[in-house]
Amino acid sequence: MTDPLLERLSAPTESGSPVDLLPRVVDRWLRAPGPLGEVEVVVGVDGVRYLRPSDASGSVREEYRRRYGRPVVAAGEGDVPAGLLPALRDGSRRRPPVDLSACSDFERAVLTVTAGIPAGELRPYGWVAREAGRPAAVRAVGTVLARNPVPLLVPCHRVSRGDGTLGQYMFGTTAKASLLAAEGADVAGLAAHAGAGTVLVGSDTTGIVCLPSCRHARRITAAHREGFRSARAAAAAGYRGCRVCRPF
DNA sequence: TTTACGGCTGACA
DNA sequence: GTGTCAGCCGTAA
Repeated sequence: MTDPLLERLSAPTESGSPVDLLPRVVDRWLRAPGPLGEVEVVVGVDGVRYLRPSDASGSVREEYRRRYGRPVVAAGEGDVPAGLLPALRDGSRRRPPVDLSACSDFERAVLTVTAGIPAGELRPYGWVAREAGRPAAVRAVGTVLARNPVPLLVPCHRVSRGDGTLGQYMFGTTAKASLLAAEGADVAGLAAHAGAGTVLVGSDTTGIVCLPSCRHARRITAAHREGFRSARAAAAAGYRGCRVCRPF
C-alpha cells in the first residue's frame, strides 16, 4: 500500500486505538473462477459490490472506481467472502452477502426480486416489474439488469422476454442459455414453447397454469397439459395462476 | 431541467 | 407469421 491517504486511514489514532475506517472506504478486489470463465470481484465490508468478466487491462477496477467513486486495493487471503466460490461454481448454492447500498430504491427492488428466482427457472421482465411494485416499468427493469452490478450472484440470466424467448444478456445470449442449462433448465423445450407461442402451461386436472419453466409445470403429464398464448386466455378458460411462479 | 437511451411489450399492418 | 411502432419508465449525461 503506497497511497499516503490509505496509510493514514489505516494508521492508529492519537489515542492509540486502531481505526477500522479503512475497510469501510476502500474495497477489495480479487479474481475468481466463474462458470463462464474468470471473473473480477469487488468486495466491501457488507458484501460483494461488483462483478465482471476478467479483463487483463485493469478496466474492471477502473470502471468500478468511475461508477462508484471508491478506491480499490487487492484483496488478501482472508478477504474472500464465504460462499463466493461455491456460488460462482454452482448458481443454486447459498450466495455470499451482496451489498446493493449504492443502488437506487428501484434498482434494489429489481435486483432483490431477481435474486429470488429459483435456479433453472425463468421469469419475464414484466413479472419482475410487477413483483418489484412497478408493473409498467418493464423497460426500466431491462435497463437495471443490463447494469446489474453483480451478475451470476443476482441471476439476471433467469429473466426472459414475455414471449418466452431468452432476450439479451450482459455476457451474450449463448452464455445465458448455457448458464440456464447448467442449472437444469430444459432450454430446448422452453424454446419450443416460445416458438409455438405458448406463454403459459396448465393442467386440465388442477385448473392451474404456470410459467413453462416452473417446477410444477414440469410435472404436468403430457395428456393433461394445455398451453395458453396469454394470461387472459388462461383466465378465460377458468384457470388460476400457480402460487409458486405467480404467472399473473 | 431536458433529452436520449435501452437486456421490453402489445397492438396493428 | 413477421415487421414496425408507439408507449412505458428509471438513469445518465
